[in-house]
Parts: sequence; structure tokens; C-alpha cells
Amino acid sequence: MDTSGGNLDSLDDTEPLPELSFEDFLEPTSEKSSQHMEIEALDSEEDNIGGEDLADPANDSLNTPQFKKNVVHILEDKRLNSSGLTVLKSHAIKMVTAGGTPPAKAQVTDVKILNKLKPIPSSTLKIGSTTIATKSTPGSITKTLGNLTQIRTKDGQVIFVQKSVPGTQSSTAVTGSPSGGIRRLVAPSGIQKAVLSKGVTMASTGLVKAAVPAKASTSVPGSAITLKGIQPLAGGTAKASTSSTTATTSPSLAQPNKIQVVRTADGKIIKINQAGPSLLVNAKQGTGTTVTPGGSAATSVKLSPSTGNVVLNKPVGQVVVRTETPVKTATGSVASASATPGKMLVQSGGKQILVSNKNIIKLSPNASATSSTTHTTGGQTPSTSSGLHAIQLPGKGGIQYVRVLNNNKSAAGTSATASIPKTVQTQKITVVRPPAATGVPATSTTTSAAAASPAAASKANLAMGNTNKIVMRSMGGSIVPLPSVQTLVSKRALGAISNASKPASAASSSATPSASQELPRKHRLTDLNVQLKQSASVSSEASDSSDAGPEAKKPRYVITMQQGSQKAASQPVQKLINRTANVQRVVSSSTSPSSNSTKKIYNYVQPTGSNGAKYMICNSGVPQSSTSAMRRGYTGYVENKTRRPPPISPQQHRFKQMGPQQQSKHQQLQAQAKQRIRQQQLPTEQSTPIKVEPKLPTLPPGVKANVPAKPLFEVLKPPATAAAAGAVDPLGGMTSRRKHCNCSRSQCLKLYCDCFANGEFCQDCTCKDCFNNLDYEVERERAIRSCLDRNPSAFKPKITAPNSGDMRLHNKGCNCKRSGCLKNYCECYEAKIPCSSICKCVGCRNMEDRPDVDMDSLDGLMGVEGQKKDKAKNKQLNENRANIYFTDDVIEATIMCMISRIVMHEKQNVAVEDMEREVMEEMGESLTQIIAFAKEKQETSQIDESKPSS
DNA sequence: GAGTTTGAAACT
DNA sequence: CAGTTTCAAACTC
Repeated sequence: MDTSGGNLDSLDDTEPLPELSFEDFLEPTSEKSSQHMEIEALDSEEDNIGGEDLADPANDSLNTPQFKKNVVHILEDKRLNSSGLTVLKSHAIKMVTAGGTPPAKAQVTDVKILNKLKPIPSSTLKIGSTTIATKSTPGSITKTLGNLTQIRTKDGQVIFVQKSVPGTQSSTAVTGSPSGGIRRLVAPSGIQKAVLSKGVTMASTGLVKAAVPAKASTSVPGSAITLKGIQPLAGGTAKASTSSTTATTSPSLAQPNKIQVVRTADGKIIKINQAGPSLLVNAKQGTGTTVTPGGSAATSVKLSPSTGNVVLNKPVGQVVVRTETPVKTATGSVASASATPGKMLVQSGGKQILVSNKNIIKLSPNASATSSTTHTTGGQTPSTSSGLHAIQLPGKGGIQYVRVLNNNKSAAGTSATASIPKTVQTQKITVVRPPAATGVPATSTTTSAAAASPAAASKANLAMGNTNKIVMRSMGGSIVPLPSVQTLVSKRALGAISNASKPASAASSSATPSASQELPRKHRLTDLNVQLKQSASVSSEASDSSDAGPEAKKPRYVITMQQGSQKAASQPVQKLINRTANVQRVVSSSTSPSSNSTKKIYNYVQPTGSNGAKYMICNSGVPQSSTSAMRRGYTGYVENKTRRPPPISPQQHRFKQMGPQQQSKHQQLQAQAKQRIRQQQLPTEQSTPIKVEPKLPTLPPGVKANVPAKPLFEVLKPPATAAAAGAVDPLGGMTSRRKHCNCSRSQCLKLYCDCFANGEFCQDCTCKDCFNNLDYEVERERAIRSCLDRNPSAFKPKITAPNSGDMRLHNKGCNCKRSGCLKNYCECYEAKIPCSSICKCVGCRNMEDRPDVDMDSLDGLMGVEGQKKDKAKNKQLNENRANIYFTDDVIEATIMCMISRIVMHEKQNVAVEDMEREVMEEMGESLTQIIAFAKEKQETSQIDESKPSS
């Protein structure tokens, strides 16, 4: 992304801003329900953006670099959905401007108002719900020139309204709205801009056409389209570097008092005019990577790829978004990147504006938003004031989204539902950028805090006053999931995510990093797990949160101590992991200010000895290691390629591999873990500094969750310090990433990528065009969903133990053909488990008992099926034999013998150590007898079998 | 380090 | 669901 940014800067920065003119209004063709959830709508929109161009044919042409015009579609009651831009057909407003033309040139703006708009009385000029001028207003309509009616607006502007007959207008404009009338607003030559509504300034000058459909039935006061909030910039006079100045100082702008210009890393510029509610969309290339304050009062905001959330705590009235033609496609594989225009989606007050290329803007009203938010303020520009504003900016490699959320009582980000805030009066603009190591931690923290905790959010809102909230995500630099998307995407993960009840304060930073740390899945961890239910409610919640299946119900949690935020943050959680003796699964609930009571499920280990408690984070629901083996379900950590090591536990093995220094560190960590466990075991949890949060990518993976207490992106944030933490961890790297991916074509958004498959962000990887990071959260979420759609268990561990005590098996089995399952190509082999009957491998030599047997010779003797059957048969036979000799009676008898020894020694006051030894000896004797019996039986049976034949 | 092999994932 | 293609890791040289 960095590379493209530079190119863009050089190319686009100098270009004058194309002026926007309203050309025509599209006749709504169909009424689509806006029942889509926000996430769905976003998905569709994303899909549209990412993939095909808008349905509008004009887009295609517009997307071409040569095309100079800006087209704006304002859709009503529609949100971009899966169907794509077809939604835009209804109630769309297309604004076409001479994109590359110098601003000095007179601009003609044609505006078409599609149906659902209230017919404008001859005496009233109204766009949307905003009345520009009325006859009733004294002196508003000054005179009539031919078919033009001169209207003086409240602001003293003079515009001419021309009634025109459909068909006389441009074909595009009139098409679809035969019944609609067209009013042409012609601004006198002396007027540089037309003020269409209070707070809305049309910078472009010249002709304004307003086609008003005659459909009275559809004309609902609230359904009217308001242009307020959309203001084409007057010009390309201002370059990216000076854009802020232009916005603030431009006399042509009626409202802009304070404009903040935010420039993304990709060179995209977002201007936020705090003076007014209007939204400025400017499709001009940007160059810089920094955001410059628009005015003295404006707060400087820097949006670098590494930047986190940025919250503009000031009333925002105007937002200017400049887009630039992506020079490079998202994938980067397309050679003709320049020909691939980016798209910008602006969602405003239930409307969405999709800008294709720098010159194409589409506004699509969000039905849901419109319905819910419109008319709440007595018809005062309801549409613009309410709803969400999402702006998707073309990036060098991706798309940027900006969402302006209404300032709701509760933080918009916290809203899990797709409901759109109905409160229109106050808006909060928050530019959220993924936090990065070098980002703006303060801002990001603020945003996250607001989203995460109601209290914080409310507080933030108070501070912000009348502001809009803008959540911006960009593919080029960073991506912040739109709230709706978050709700959408994270439903599964939310359960786990919501559980993240990290303090809004610095704790978040510390927690997040830890969350991203890898928690290597332990071998047979489930065997040792003992589920403890601390509270019935908790357990119920846990079950509730797991819609995605049993495994999905097991979110990963990272337990970190709150000790010095930085310290805790930098301290990999894995360090504390200890897999030993008794691992208890603890389901606990905690309540955070921001979220519902959260349920935490984690394992802690308590050795049988008196060494104190050890603990480990649990979570079986998500692959936790980054190795391919882990990705494939191997829960153990494969540190080296040595296969078939002595049957020591992975932990032992790893510990063994540690150097002295590492071991000491390990011990130190263990001590810390113990301490934490003790603290956690204290009855009074509130006093415990221990923080339990879901392990990072809880989300991904198919984990169904409740409403996210916090924005998904917050939860998904890769630990800022994780990367810095590097690979070394206290446990000698057992929990560190074994390897970094090297993906080149999958953008790390497919299961090919180990990182992605493990639900992790790429860190320190050598991958190319990596999208598996917070900057591309949208794409990442989409990819996750896509994977889950294909395979709901895609992110579940592939290797599990069916039952406690059972051997781990590959859930799906391998399918090796040529490796004999004796190379790491084989997932089973890589996981150090024998192939099972589930496997479809050919020539398998990865047998449990005889891995060394050369099965090649057998290949010719028996077909694949034969091998499978044989394998299954042997397995079953072994099981049967075990059942024959280890009957319940035998086992019971053995146990009774052992107990009897205990009782006997207790009476004799024998030392515990001796008692244990005696008991073990007793068991050994019993086993010996059983084996002897089995042998005898077998010999007897063989003799019996041989007798008949002879 | 480049090229090949391999099998899961993705696609058709 | 099967066959094919894509992909990235594992492996070989």
C-alpha cells in the first residue's frame, strides 16, 4: 500500500478537484426492501465495490480514467445490498460534473430527483425535505423568465427553476420517470453557487436541474431526498496539500467554517467541516499521508496506516472526502491498475454515495435508515442529519469507508443491531483508523472506549456535542469495520468478543496485544479439562453464545494481568501458558461497563503437586497456532521438523529445547501465572487485576457471538505490541509463531494462509499484498465469512480428541496420495498423529503402531479400499480386544485391589509416598495378570481354531 | 535460493 | 459431489 500511495500522490495531487454538478435524477425503478441488516448491506456494497462496477452503465464509462464526469447517485430507501448497484436504481440522484475541468469553468449541475420525492409545488422549490424557497416567502420568487422561475432563497441566493418536460432532459435523467417533472434551477451568472438548503452549499455553479417525479403516492415527507450534506467542491484549486486551506477559506463555501482534512495513507483526503451538517464529497486525489487541520479550531488528525482510531471531538458539519483514482488495484496483480477506478461509498442519512473512480459518486439512500431516521426532526433535513454516512474511498489497494453515525445516546459502535440511531439532531463524527504501533493511540483508544463501553461512549458523546460519527475504513491504508458490518460479521464472534471486557483505558492496549498472542493448542487438552461452572447463568450464556457449534462455543481468552499497562501489553500471554496436570475449564462471567455480562471460558492448570496453580488460556474453538499443522488442526506446537520425537509432551519438548535463559524465564512466567491463578481464584474477583479477554481472532472463526460490546475491529485488533514482541516468548518460543506466512497471491485472506487460518493477523510475515491485518479489516471479515460459508468449521481445529482420553484424530482425515503420510505434507503426520480410518490417504504409512512399516509393498497387494478397510478393521479389532480383556469387571477389580491397598496402608499409617508406590505396584500386578490372561486366552483360541481345520 | 512436489483449499 | 485449478508449504537440489 505504501508503494501505491506514493504513486497516487504524484499523479493525483496536482489535479484540480473536479467540480460536481447535479445532472439528473434517476427514476426509481423498484422498491427494494431495506430489511437488510447493516452488515449484509455492507457486504453487498463491499462486494459491489470490490468486484463489479455499479449497475449503472454510466459507471463503467465513468470508471475509465478518461471519463471526466462525476456521477452521483442518491438512492433512497436503499442500501447497497448483495444485489449490487441495482439498488441504486431507485430514488437515485446522479450528479455528473466535469471532473477534470478547472474550477474556473462554469459548472452545470443537473439534479434529478426521483420518485418518492414530494412533488414540488409550483410555488415551492424543495429538494428533499428541504425547502429552498417558497412563494409564500416574501420575495422569494422574484420573477419568471419564460419557463424559468427565479427564486430567491432564504440565504438570499437567486436561482431559477425551470419546469421541463420529461424527455427533454438528458436521456439518463428522464429515463424511468416519465411522469416526473423536471425543474431546472438556473443560477444567474453572478451566482457562483446555489444554496439548496440550509447548511448545504452547492459549490458548483450553473445549471441545476431538478426532476421531480409526479408520483404523489410515493412522496412521503420523509422520503424526500435532501441534497443537504453533499457538496461538490468548487474546485481543483486546492491541491491535496492545501485542501484544508481551501475548505476553510474558500469563500464560495457557504457553511464551512471549520474543516478538518484527513488524509489517509493512501493519499485520500477527508475534510470535515465542523461548522455544518453538510457532507462534502470531493473526488480529488490526495497525496499526503497525513491529515492536516482544516482550520485553526480544527484538530489535526493524522491517519497513517498505523494510525488507530481518530475521534474528532468537535461538532462536524461537513465532511469532504477526496478520493483518488487508484493506481494500483487491491490485488496489485492487475497491470492496468490505472484503468481500474476506485470507488467511494458515501452513506449519508440513509443514503449511500458510491464514488466510482474519483469522479463517480453514488448516493444510495438506506431504506432502513431513511425510515427510521427520517422526519424525526420535523422535516428538517432528516435524511442527512440521520443515518450513517459511509464513505468508501478507493485506495491504492483497496477501499476506504467512512461512516457518519448519528450521535446516539449509546455509542453507535456499540450498537449490535442494525438499527440506526434515530436521533438526528446531534451527530458525532469519528474517524476511526486501525490502531497501529505508531498510530495515534490516544485517539484510537478513545474511539474504542466509546464503542466498548456505554459509559465511555456516553461520555464521549457529551464531549463531542453535536457531532457526527464517522467511522472510516480503508483498504489502502487501514480498514475499520463499519458498525453495521461489525454487527453483521461478528455475530458469531461477538459472544467471545463481547466478552472482552477490557477497561477502556490503557488496559485495552495491553489486552489487545496479548489477545493476539498465540496460544498453542495443547495436546489432548480437552482430556484434562474439567469444566467448572462458576455460575449457572454463566454456563447458560456460554451455551448461548455458541451457535456455531460446540467448538465455536469455546472462545479463546487471554488472561493478562493489569500490571503496568505497557508491561502487560508487551508480555505475551502465552508466557503464562502451562500445560500440565489438571486443566480445568473455568467458565466465568464478568460484567463490563460496556457489555453484557461476559462469559469467559478458559482453562487453568493446577498441578497435583503443591506447587501452586498454573493456568493456561483455553480455547479450543479456534486454531491457536500459526503453524500449518496447527492451521490444519494440529493443536500442538511443532517447533522443529524432527518427527517422531520421544513421546514427551509438546510442552516438555519445547521446554527441553529452551536454553537456560529461556527456561529461567519460563519459570519466572510460571510463577507469574501461578500468582495470577491465585488471584483469579480469589472470591473477590473485582479486586483482581486479572483481566480475561477473548483471544484475539475469536471472531473469525465461526464463532457465533452475541452483540458485540465493542466494534469488531477493536476486538480484532492485532496486538500492537505483538509484532514488536516478536517471536521469542518466555516459553522458549513454544507459543510464538513458528513461522511467518509467505503468501503472495491469496492476500492472506484465504485458508491457504496459516495466519489467516489460525485467525491471526499477519505479523512480521513476508507475505505480499497482505490483507490479513487491521488495515483491511473489511476484507478480512468478508474473507472470514466467505470461508465460513464454505465451511462452517473452517476455523475449527481439525484435530481433536473425540472424547476425553481418546487419541487426537484428524476430524476430516488427510488425503495424501504420494507422501505416504510420512511427510509434513500430511496433516496427520504433521500433527504427529496416526492416520485413521477417516483418512483417504493412499499408501499410508502413518500408522499408529508401525509407522516404520513400508507400506509401499502393500500398495500393490491391496487397493486403496482394501487398505482403508484393513486399517479400520485393525483399529476396530484392537478396540475389541481391549474390550475383551479390559472389561468393566476387570477394571473394577483392579481398582478395588488398589483401594484395598490404600485402606490397608492407611490403617498402618504408612507414609503417603509408600502408599502411592504400593498402589502403583498393585496396578502393575493387575495389569500383568490381565496381560497374562489375555495371552493365555489368545493361545487357547488359536489352538481351538487350528483343531477344526486339522 | 530456485525449482519441484505435495495436498489442502478454492473453484468450476 | 467430483474434477480441476490455485495456492503455499514442504521439500529437493
